[in-house]
Amino acid sequence: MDKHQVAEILADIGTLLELKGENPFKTRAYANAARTLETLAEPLATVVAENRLGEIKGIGDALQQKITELVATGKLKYYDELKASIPPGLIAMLEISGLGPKKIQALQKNLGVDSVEKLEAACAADKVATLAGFGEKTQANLIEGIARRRQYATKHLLFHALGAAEPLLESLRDHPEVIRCSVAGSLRRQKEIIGDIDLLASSKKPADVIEYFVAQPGIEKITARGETKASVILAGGIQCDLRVVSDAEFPFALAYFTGSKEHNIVMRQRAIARGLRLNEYGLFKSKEETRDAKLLVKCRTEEDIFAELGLAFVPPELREDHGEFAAAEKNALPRLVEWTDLRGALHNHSTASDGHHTLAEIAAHMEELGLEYWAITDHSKSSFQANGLDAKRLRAQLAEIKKLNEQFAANGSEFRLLTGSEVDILKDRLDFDDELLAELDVVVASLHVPANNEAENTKRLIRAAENKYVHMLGHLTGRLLLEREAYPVNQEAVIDACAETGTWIEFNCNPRRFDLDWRLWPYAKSKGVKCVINPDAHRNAHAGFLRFGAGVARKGWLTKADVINTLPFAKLLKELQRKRASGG
DNA sequence: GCCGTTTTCGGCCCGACTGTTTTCAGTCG
Repeated sequence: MDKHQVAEILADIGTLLELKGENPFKTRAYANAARTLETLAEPLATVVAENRLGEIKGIGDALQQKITELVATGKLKYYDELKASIPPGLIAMLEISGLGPKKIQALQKNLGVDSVEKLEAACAADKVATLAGFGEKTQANLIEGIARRRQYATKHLLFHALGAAEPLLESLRDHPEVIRCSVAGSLRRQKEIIGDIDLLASSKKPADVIEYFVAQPGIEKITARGETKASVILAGGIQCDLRVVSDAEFPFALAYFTGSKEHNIVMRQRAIARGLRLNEYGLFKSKEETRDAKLLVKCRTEEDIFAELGLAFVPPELREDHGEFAAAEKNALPRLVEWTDLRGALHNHSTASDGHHTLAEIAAHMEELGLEYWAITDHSKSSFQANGLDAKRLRAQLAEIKKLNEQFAANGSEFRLLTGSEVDILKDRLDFDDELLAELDVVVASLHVPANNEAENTKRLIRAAENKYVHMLGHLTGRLLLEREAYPVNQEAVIDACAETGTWIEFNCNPRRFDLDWRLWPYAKSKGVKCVINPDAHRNAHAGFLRFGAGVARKGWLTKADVINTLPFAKLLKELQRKRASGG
């Protein structure tokens, strides 16, 4: 069993214990251990074999035993028994807003409700409202929560959430009583999947701002509304929370609501270690929890707060408790890549395969955006569903690109299209022979028809990396966020092969992909593998994905130097030659 | 279940809001 499978089981145990009403710190211990394993930089089997599990923070005797049992046997008696003791329907009930472990337990014990369906029936029969601790209002909310869970996903893609948040933020900026405002939460941290939108504003008249906010267009329902906080559901089902604080409190609230939860816990602990107290209202010279302004350590910005706690400013994208504290203590945080560092892209499509714009339209648009280069990498012939090109059509495209580039040169423009292919990785070979690949500026190799077998997929990808004409591997796992799971593949092994062969790995920044996952980039980087941030554009508007791509790439600790398409054109051409010249 | 410059036991981040209560438990972030 690998670390991802073990982590999934530990996280599952955490949820099951929560449903049992176990000590919340115990459930958290399991959740933390799961998260720690996910980000382990080496194979779990090695750590277990060398008896080094105990060296990992947050893994004590009990977890060591359980992890060892899982790695060795692929099973865990404790887990099986725990699972058998809890009706599976309870886990789904936890997803209903307003229902937590305590209420679920009460429902099960008193009404025998152990599934969403039974809960719905109990509500319809008016039984829930009669329970102690429940009432008419709770019952109505549960009915609505069940309906909403059915109608809407509770998770949203980054670009959908950002699209919904930006108009609201603009409106808040316009309000005369708003002093500062910002997005916070997972959106500010550029998570690829967003649960809800968190907005924060500072004002001398919070109630006015709340009133203004809940009257904004596009709000379908107000679910909570107080003096300083409101929650609404936006069209499309995204929940959006606004908090309003005083301007003195703003930097503290911004840090607090940006999270992550794990990052915040460490921040508070650092404050406590210094005899201070940190909460969303301030950093206080106090051993006790307080809001006493006389004890406040004044901070104008988040930078000030980090400085007070002995840390360099941690960019929001890194606030996941994935090593940012150790680096910030030593002032060794990397300067992260910015989307304006990107000078072009190396994986894109045209009408020749399944894109929506012609070469001329694409070139004109990308030049207009101020980009320096744009590779056309249409599908190869085996991707017939995407109208993949055969050798003859591809060679005709090369001639057309050459002509367009001559026109740019004649007009004094430095913009260039690059020729290329997103060549299919077939069962036993690539879709084009080396002779044709050698004629292309850029070769992206992608697995579009994976096997249902990890070893087989891993082998195919490694073989593609070993081809000296393949510059990079495209969308490494094939996942579609919220739609389709990754195909089975040993990503670390593929990364190792790319490191050995000098093959780059794409960070596909189509917002449904964000593949290779940001959690794996620090590993790839440690091996010296370079990243290419590619929009995989099928329309000109998809050039905008580069912005999301850089945002999520920052979560992977990537710097400008780690990303190939930050290079100016002349240097890029040199890099494109490097692997071929070295013989692969 | 984990952990230790106050600690091998007793903490573990904590405030806002809702709904049910009539002073607070549960949920959420």
